[in-house]
Amino acid sequence: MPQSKMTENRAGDPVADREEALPIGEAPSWVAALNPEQKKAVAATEGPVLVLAGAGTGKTRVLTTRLAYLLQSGKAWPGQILAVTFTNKAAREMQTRIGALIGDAVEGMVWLGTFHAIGARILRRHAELAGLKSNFTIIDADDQVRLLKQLLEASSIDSKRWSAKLLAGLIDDWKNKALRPSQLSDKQNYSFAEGQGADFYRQYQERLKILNAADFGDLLLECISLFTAHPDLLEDYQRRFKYILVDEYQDTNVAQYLWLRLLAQKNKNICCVGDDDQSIYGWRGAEVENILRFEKDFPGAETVRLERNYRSTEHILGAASGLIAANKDRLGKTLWTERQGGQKVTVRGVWDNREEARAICDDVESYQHSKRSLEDIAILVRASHQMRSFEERFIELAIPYRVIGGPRFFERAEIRDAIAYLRIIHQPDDDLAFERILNKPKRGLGKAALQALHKTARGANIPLLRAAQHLIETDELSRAKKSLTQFLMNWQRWREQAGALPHTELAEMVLEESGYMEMWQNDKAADAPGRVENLKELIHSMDEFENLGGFLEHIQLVMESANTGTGEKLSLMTLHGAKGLEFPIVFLPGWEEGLFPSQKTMDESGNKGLEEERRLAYVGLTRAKEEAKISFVANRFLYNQHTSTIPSRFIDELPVDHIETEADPGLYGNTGASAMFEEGAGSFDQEPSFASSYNSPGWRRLQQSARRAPLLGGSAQSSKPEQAGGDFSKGERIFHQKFGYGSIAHVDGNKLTVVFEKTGSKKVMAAFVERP
DNA sequence: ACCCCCCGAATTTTT
DNA sequence: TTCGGGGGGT
Repeated sequence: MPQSKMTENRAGDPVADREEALPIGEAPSWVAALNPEQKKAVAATEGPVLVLAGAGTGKTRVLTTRLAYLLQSGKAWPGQILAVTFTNKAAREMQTRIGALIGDAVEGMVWLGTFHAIGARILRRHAELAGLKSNFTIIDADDQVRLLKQLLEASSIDSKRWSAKLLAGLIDDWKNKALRPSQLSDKQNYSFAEGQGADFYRQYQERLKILNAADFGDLLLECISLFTAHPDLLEDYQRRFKYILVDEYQDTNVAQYLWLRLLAQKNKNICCVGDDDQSIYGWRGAEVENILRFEKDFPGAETVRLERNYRSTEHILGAASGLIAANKDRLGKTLWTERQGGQKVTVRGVWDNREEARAICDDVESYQHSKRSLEDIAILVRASHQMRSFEERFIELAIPYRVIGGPRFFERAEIRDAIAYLRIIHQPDDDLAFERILNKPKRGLGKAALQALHKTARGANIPLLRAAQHLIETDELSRAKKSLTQFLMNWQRWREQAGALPHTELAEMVLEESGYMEMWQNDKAADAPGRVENLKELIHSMDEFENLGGFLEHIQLVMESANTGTGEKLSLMTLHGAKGLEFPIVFLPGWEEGLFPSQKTMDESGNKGLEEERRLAYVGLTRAKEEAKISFVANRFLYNQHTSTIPSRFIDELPVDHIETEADPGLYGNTGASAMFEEGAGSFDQEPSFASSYNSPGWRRLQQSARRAPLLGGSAQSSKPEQAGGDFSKGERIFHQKFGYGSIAHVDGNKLTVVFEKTGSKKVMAAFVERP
């Protein structure tokens, strides 16, 4: 953090103010309150603008102010602004905050929403041009996989080798890249079942049309097709959207990029806000390149950098900036803050994950004693399995906590079933919904009946429900006939009532009359009462919507969990889940090679993956306002397996000046720690040059703290790593706390390959073995 | 139609 | 270890 820059900026404020004066006569106070760069981002309304908004630089504020300014200055009507976000949460927040600035006029901002919500809206308006009806169903990943499974079953594909899930992932990828079946490369086509990728993709799309359904990718892709096939229609939207605003631009995928580019082509008033350093969704199709390329894509674009951070202390920012500097592919920003001093970022090594949870909870308790609210504290993990040891400890100590981003309400089986009932009423072609509930509760309509239905449906090329109507006229079904007739009569009645009855009452009626509610009420399983509650909650939640269609659109697009209860709680979540949030105190456990950065990511995406992991670390650190506490363990128990680990290379990348460790800071050096697992022979053979890593500062810290751990927590973990490494030789007999006696087969720096007497060959750190 | 056993996998997640 | 899916048996 260059000091000079801070002083310069502070001293320069008045000047900057004059220079950046808005071309508005009577700038409202909410514009005047912005800093110079923020003002620039608000005032540059014409032409393409890229706002590079670092973490904690007041991004949302700029976004909302810009929108309010466009409206307030009369440059656009609410209906002429397209404002897209990624999440519903972000859309909602923007809506509220603009409302606070401009009042009721925000109601007219009908084009504020997620990419998918807006895409769906456009697509419904012109559904027939895309071969759909306007009440088409939006299917989620679960339905998608079920549909693909059917397609695969109908073919002679080895479903073990080529799973529906795999195919669903590929199709998603392709759609994210805006590729149609005919546009797949050979390689892509061959990535599924020896060249049948495109074929299944095509079949899948055909099925969707028959089901009158679209998946999430289609919401954008079909729009793009629509726009390209009907230039008049595109022009209509281009004219309508005088100004376009995009949040989290670093998260856009190719399809979203193309969609935006089409819409922005005419007026070119597109403002994208984002931070390349916070791009953490590459694995689901986001292309950082979109933001890196902005100035090329939109010639004459103006770039505004927001670099003044209002969130974190100097040390937190310094640590984060130092870390992210190791990335090559970035536009580059230098965050600065006036908040000097504060605590350094701490780095702590402990023996294992239980010890880690214990140590962090000890800290949490002392914060509690010093009257800190639990609301101020968050623990951010890389992978959700890390949460377990924390939860166990929270429960032990009765620390109230909430898990953010846990299992979601609308993904529970009973909720999905209930929704399937409503879907089939709303949209009778929805075979997926029909199949889902046909035999729930059990009505003797099992495999055989379904097979007959499928046969008829396929023969006549009609949806299952219509097939059922035909089938009950014939004698093809024996036992099932009565039951199916009954079901269809119910359905008929519900459908008639759908027009007459309020949708909440309809839902209640359907769940009662179908016997679905009863099924759970009679269920003896421990979780059955909870499910009944959930169903009631579902009906209750429908109240907010105008009609069934509105409700279904909401739940299909806004799958979100009811937020958890009241009272002060500590937050536990993944790093991904923490994006956009901030907390005074942030714990960052699990900074170990293999876990963070994740081995899997690095294997799959190489250096690109590593950079994304590093950005994730950056996101984690920059969530903290006052204190950030990193930790790592020497032994992680996962899947009931013991794994020796070494500290994350990210720890070595933190600038010494901003961190505090148990080790002598003078030991700080150069080494990159590398992945090190004791299982299987594979892992290090592929990784050369380990020899230096036992000199790694992180490693020395680890040794120190591992030795100290029993003193700290009082949990004598019965281990005393003694040797620093290096001095073992091949053939020597050694003892390891966990694995017992063995002989050394290979020495690689401080890593030993040991053939244990009981467990066979493993790789272990030299520090954890002793001479007997 | 249901149940049980075996096998394999096991990040991140929005819409 | 725990979960889920698939296959096979009753």
